[in-house]
Amino acid sequence: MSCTETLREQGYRLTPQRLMILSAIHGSDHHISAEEIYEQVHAKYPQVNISTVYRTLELLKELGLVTETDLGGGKFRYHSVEKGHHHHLICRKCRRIFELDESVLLPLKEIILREYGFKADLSHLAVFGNCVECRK
Amino acid sequence: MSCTETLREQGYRLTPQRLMILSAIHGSDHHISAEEIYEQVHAKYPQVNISTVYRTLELLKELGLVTETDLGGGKFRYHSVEKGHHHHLICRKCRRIFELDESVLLPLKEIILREYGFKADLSHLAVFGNCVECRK
DNA sequence: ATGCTTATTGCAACTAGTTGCAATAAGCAT
DNA sequence: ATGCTTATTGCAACTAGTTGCAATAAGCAT
Repeated sequence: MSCTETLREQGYRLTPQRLMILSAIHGSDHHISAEEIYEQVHAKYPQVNISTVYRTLELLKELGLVTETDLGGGKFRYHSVEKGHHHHLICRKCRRIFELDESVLLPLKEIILREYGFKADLSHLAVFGNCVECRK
Repeated sequence: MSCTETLREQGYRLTPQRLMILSAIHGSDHHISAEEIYEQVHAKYPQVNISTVYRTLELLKELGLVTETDLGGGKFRYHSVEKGHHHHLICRKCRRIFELDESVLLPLKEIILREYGFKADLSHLAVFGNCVECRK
């Protein structure tokens, strides 16, 4: 099911703002920031406000269509869930980012569910620490 | 080794501001916010600026003396590392917070170290999701 | 105890993100 | 196609946190 279908199905309105924000996120091949989304949308439709971008991102997060990740650098980055789950290891020293395989987290998710009855949402985890190089 | 000893050993100066911020963190039995620390310090020493609080917190984080956690609610909360490691499961619906045992995360840490050579800093993890009650 | 170096501070101006509210427009019923 | 309801938007004012820079003071050498 596409994002627009999910929105409509849940009773949310398909405004041009929302459609443009969605297409900015889907069109981006990297993790896009709210500011970058705003610039793209604003270029086509100048009166759109940044608060609409933030509100839409919050809605998309709630519906599980988009993930928000703190990759460092002072702003959150957003990513379409459709494009697949992945996680990040972020080195505090050199700031480099490594991808972490999904499979590594599945056992943890299961333990938390079994022992706490808690359905953990680890859809886009960012783990800070020190990488091989910087530990030498 | 105490926090003040660590600071001095690393060549940082022991200013009254830093000592008061440390004592506010140590004196707190819960996870204290920057604003709460500021209020306590400001009460005794009114010209202290909030930016000094943030800068000191950043330093203490870097030295591994204090952990910063996003427990929801729009502000970070701070906690002395000395008081022991623990983690949180935060329900997105009811906002309740459950403590997660350290042991659950150790296998994950080991896998990340073995497979990626990455020393993950999972000293104070916050995992969002849905709790038993809210999943019914 | 005094002077000197330089880390640290307070200040002011900034950035990312949030919120209340009146105006607008999506999308349903007719 | 038109009107109506109410979710959504834009705006302005806000909050949490950050940054550059000149003034200050910690703590070392004398």
